[in-house]
Amino acid sequence: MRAVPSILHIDMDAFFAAVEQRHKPSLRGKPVVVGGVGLRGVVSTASYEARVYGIGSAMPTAVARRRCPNAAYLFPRFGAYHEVSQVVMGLLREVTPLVEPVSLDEAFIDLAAMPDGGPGTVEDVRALARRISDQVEQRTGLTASVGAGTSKLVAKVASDAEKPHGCVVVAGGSEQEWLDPLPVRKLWGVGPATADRLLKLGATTVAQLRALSESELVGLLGHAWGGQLYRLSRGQDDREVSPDRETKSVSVEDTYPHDLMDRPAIRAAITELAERVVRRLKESGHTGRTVTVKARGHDFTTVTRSETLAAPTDDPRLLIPAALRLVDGAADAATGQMHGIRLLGVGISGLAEYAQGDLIAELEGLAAEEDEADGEPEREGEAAAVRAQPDPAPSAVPGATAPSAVPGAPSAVPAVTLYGPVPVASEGRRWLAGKDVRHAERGPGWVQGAGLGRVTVRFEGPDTPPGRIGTFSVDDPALEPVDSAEVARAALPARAVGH
DNA sequence: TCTGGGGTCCTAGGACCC
DNA sequence: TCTGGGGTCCTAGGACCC
Repeated sequence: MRAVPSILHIDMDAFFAAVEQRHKPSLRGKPVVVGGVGLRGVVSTASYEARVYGIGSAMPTAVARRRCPNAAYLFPRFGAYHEVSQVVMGLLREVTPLVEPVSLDEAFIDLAAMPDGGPGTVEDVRALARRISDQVEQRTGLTASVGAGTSKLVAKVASDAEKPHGCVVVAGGSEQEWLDPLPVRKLWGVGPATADRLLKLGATTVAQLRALSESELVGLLGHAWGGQLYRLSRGQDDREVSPDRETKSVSVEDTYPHDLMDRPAIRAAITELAERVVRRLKESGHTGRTVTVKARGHDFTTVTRSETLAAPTDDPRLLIPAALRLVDGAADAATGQMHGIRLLGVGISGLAEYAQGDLIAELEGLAAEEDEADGEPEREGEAAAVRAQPDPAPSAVPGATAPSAVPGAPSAVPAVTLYGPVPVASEGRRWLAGKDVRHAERGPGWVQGAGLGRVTVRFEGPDTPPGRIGTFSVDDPALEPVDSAEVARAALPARAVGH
């Protein structure tokens, strides 16, 4: 545990509303509410003038309008918020290289990572925190609240303590004393459900929470969270400020102003959402393996259904059908087969950096279809047959053979490119995926073969147990047969790749 | 009052493998 | 021959945050 409170949390005050007020002087000093303005909208941010009327985040806009009809109700302009956010984050990066943005309006920074080692005393920290706060105001015209502590938890709670425009520094050694009188709800991660459970054990303040034993908390809240809260209530928090956290999932969802009442409307909506999420996935430079569909019924019953593909992909021709396979079951479960759907969503997780693995996912996806079609049982150690489909353009795969590049192939004729070491069928059931596929990147086992007609590739991958050989075939009667021997020969040395 | 949209992390059970 | 335990993956749901 560090002695100097060198972790800072910077939190912009009523950020979205403040940006709007800066943008439009006529809104200054007036109640401003930013959020969904439609029938089913909720408040994202209320200006301090609006909070006086009891308006707060996550409140239905309809309620807010009743409480303060004269406020300005504005739809969020994320582009504008993003720009201001960049200015703030840039400023913080001038102070220290260790900046962890939490959201558009919030970040942790670690002063101990400053080139000169950072401030050595509480007073130095206080002076620097004030200077940062002043600079934010100068450069953006907006105010921020700053908290400083020896841990993320304390810094976060401190920034919230004197909002707006607060600056609270909690000296090393005084954390526990400072936290004790606070309601448990102030601790980061304690929401309504946890607070309720703690209340049953008689704990409403941090001091009372601290009187509980670790085993009591674990019994109440589960292993991870119980233990964590036991330590947090003592000001013990060794989480680092980490600048580049990986994205774990991408998702898109819509609440519809009027419930969707029939299957065609639901399927059309899910297709549109899936297209959007794939676009976002590609923009982020990722591929993903698991598709999740979310549905919420008229009575707010919310369910998810998910499916994991064999390998990460960003191909809409695999992802959209996956979403469509899931949506009927999800919608039925959310509505009890009656009434409408108020929300639909599509998410993709199991992300990987974009790699050529998506092509293999494509092949696997097609294999799954043929499985259903012919019902042919797979033999031990043998992969599913793969049927080429119209238009499987390999697109941006590095080194992929585009359909048009296959000599003599009509443009509508599919070409299939196999990369090696091609994932090996696991017990004949499915392709090894994800991490295994990454072994396929370049190297002596790299296989590329374009197949027209029936192409059967026998191969062994780096992880193939002795004696297990996968078989891969592409079958389309409309195509000319090609010699598969070359592909097969190229595939076999793949065995050496993994050593 | 009637509940957004984007995320993260955790739990628990079942399948499967060794 | 019968039974066991641990690890990993997948799915579904829930709590929480901004």
